[in-house]
Amino acid sequence: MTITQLKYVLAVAEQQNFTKAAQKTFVTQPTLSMQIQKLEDELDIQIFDRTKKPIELTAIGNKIVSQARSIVNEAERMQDIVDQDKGYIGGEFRLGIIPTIMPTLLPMFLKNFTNKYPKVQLKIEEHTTENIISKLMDGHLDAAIAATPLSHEKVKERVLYYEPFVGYIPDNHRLSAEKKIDKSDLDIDDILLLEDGHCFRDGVINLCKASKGRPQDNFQLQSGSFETLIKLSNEGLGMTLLPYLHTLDISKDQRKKLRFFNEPSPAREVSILHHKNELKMQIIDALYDVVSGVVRGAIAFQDIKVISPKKS
Amino acid sequence: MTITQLKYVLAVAEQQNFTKAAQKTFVTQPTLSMQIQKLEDELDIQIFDRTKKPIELTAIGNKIVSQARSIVNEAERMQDIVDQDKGYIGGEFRLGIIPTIMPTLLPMFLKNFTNKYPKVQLKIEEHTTENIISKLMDGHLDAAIAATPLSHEKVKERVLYYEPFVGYIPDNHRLSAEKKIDKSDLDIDDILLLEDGHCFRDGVINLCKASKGRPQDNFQLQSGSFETLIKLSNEGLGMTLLPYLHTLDISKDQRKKLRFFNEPSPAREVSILHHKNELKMQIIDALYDVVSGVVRGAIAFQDIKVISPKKS
DNA sequence: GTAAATCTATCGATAAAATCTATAGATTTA
DNA sequence: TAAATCTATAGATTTTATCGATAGATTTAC
Repeated sequence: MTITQLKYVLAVAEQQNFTKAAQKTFVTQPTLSMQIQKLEDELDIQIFDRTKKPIELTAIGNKIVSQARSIVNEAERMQDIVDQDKGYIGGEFRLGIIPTIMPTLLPMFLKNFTNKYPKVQLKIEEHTTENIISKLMDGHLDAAIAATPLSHEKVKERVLYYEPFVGYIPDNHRLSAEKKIDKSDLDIDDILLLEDGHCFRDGVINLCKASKGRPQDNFQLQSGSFETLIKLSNEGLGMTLLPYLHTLDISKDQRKKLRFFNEPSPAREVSILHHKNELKMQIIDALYDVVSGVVRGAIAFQDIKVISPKKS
Repeated sequence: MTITQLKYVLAVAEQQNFTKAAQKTFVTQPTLSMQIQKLEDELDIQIFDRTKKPIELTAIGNKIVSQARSIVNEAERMQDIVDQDKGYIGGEFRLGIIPTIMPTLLPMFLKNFTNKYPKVQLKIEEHTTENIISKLMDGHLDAAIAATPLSHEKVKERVLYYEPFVGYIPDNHRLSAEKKIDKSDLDIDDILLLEDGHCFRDGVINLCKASKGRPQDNFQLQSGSFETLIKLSNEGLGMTLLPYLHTLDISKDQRKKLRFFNEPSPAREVSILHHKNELKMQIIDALYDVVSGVVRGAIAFQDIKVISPKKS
C-alpha cells in the first residue's frame, strides 16, 4: 500500500469516474486502474463496485476511503510541520466564510493579507456553517470564519471579534421614533429574516426568544441577502436586523433608519475555525492577526452580549 | 514521501543505528541510508544528527518521527479495518499487563484464549500503568489490562471485573481476632506495601487516606511481590493487603490469616485498555469476552467500593 | 435498433525507483 | 595503532510505476 494509491482511491471516490480522476491526479487512466486494482488485491477486497454506473463505493470501500482520507491528510501535514518549523508561510490555503460575513469582511482584510503573505494562495469559498463544519472535517477547508460558539468537538475556535446587531427600522414602524431600541422591543413576527440555513437567522430568532420566551414558526418573509431585506423593509414590510459591519457601507438615507441597541447590545461572536489537528497553523495565525487587526479599527463596542448562532 | 520511508525513519529512530534498523526492516543498510536521505531532501531538513554517536534525532526530526508514527499507525489500521469487516480474528497482538494482575490473571485466560483464537499471536508484556499508557499511545501495545479508572483522554477503558482487597493478618496482629475487618481499622503505618510504581500500592494508600484522612509518607517496608509481603507479614512485620485473585492460590495455613472486609468491600476495578483509535477492535472484543468470562466464575462479590489506582 | 460515445481493463514498452552487493570513508573501540 | 563498527556512495539489477494503444463493455444519441 502506498500513499499514492490512497490518493488515487480518494480521487476516484470523489469523481466517481476513473477517467476524470486520472486527469485530476495527472496520470493516465490505466495507471489508476492498475494501482487501484493492486491495492484491492493487496487488501483482498473490492473498493469500488464497477457494475454500477456511475461507479460506486462498496460497503467496505466506504471504510477504506475514510481511512485513506485520514492517512493522506496526516501525510500532507508532514510538509506543514516542516514549514511551520522553518517559519515558512505559503502554499495553498482554503478558507470558508459564511454568507453573512463574506461581503463585508472579505474586502476589509483580503488585500492586506495577500500583500503581507504573497506566497499564500488563498482560495475562499462561501458556505453555510453546517457545510463549513463538514468541509473542515474532511480536509476540504483549512480554516473558516463563522459565527460562534459552535462547541464542536473536533473544531477549534479562536474569536476574531464581536459584531453587534443593529436594527433597521422603516419610517412608518412603531419603533421608528426611538433613539435606541431594546431587545425587549423585538417581536419575531415583525422582523424580516434571512432564509433558512443562515446562522444569522438563527441568531436573531434566539435573540427574540430570549426576550419573549415564546418562539413562533411562521415567519412572514425570508430572503438570502441583507440588501433585499433592506428593500423589503423600506416597503413597509417590517423592521430587520443587520450585523454592524454591514451598516458601514449603506447609503446616507438608509443610515438614518439604523437604531442601535441599548447596552449590553446583542452581538454575534465571529471566530476563525480550524480542525483540531492544527494543520497549517502558521497561516491560521497569520489570518487571525490580519483579520483581528483590521476589524479592531472598525468595531469599538464595549458592552455586548453574545447571541448563539445555533438553531435551537 | 512513501509509507516505506516513514517506516525506515521510525526504525532508525528506535534503534539509533542504521545497520540494526536495516535488519529489523529486512533491507540492507544502504537502502535505509538512501531512502532516508531522499526523504530528508524532499522535506529539505535533517531528520537525524549523524555527528552524534549514537545517532540522534534533530529537533525537527522529533516532530517528523511523531507524525510518521501517526501515519504508519493509521496505515496499518487499514488492514485491521478490512480484517474486521471480514470477521477475521488473527495476527500479532501485543497485550500489556500490570505486575499485580499478571501472575494470577494470565494463567486463568491464556490457554482458553489461544485455543479459541489460534490465529492470534499474543505477545504479553509486563509494564507499570505509566508505561502501559505511553506504550498504548505510541502503538507499541495494542491493548492492556490494568487497574482503573485512569480517565486518560486518549485511552478507552472497558471494565473486566472488580477485585476486592483482602487483608492478610499475621497471628500476633491487633486485628487477628476479628472475623472481618473494616477499612476504618487500617493504619497506613502498619501495612506492608509494594514498592513505588505499583498502582496497587497507590490504591492501598488511597484506601487508608479515605478512612484516616491523613497520609504519611515514611512507610516501613516495600517489596515488589505479594509473596515477599506475605513472608514479611508472617515474620510479624505487619499486616498487608492482597488482591482477591491472589488469595486463591495460597497455602492452607496462610488462608487462615485472610480477613475479608465488611461490605462494601474496597476493591480495585480492572479493565482492558486500548487506544481511542480502535485498532484491532475485534481482538480486543475477543479478549474482553474471554477474560470477563473466566473471571466471572472466580469472583462473585456483590457490594464493593472501587478504590482509585492513581497516585494522589 | 444501430451507431457513436463513453468508460474501464488489459497489453507491451519504457522510464523511474528501490534495492542489492561491494566498498570507501569516518569514527569508535580494543 | 590496529581492528571493529558504522554510514555513505557507486554501479548493477530487479522491481515498479507509468504510458500509449487498444480491446471490451456499457451508455447515450439519433
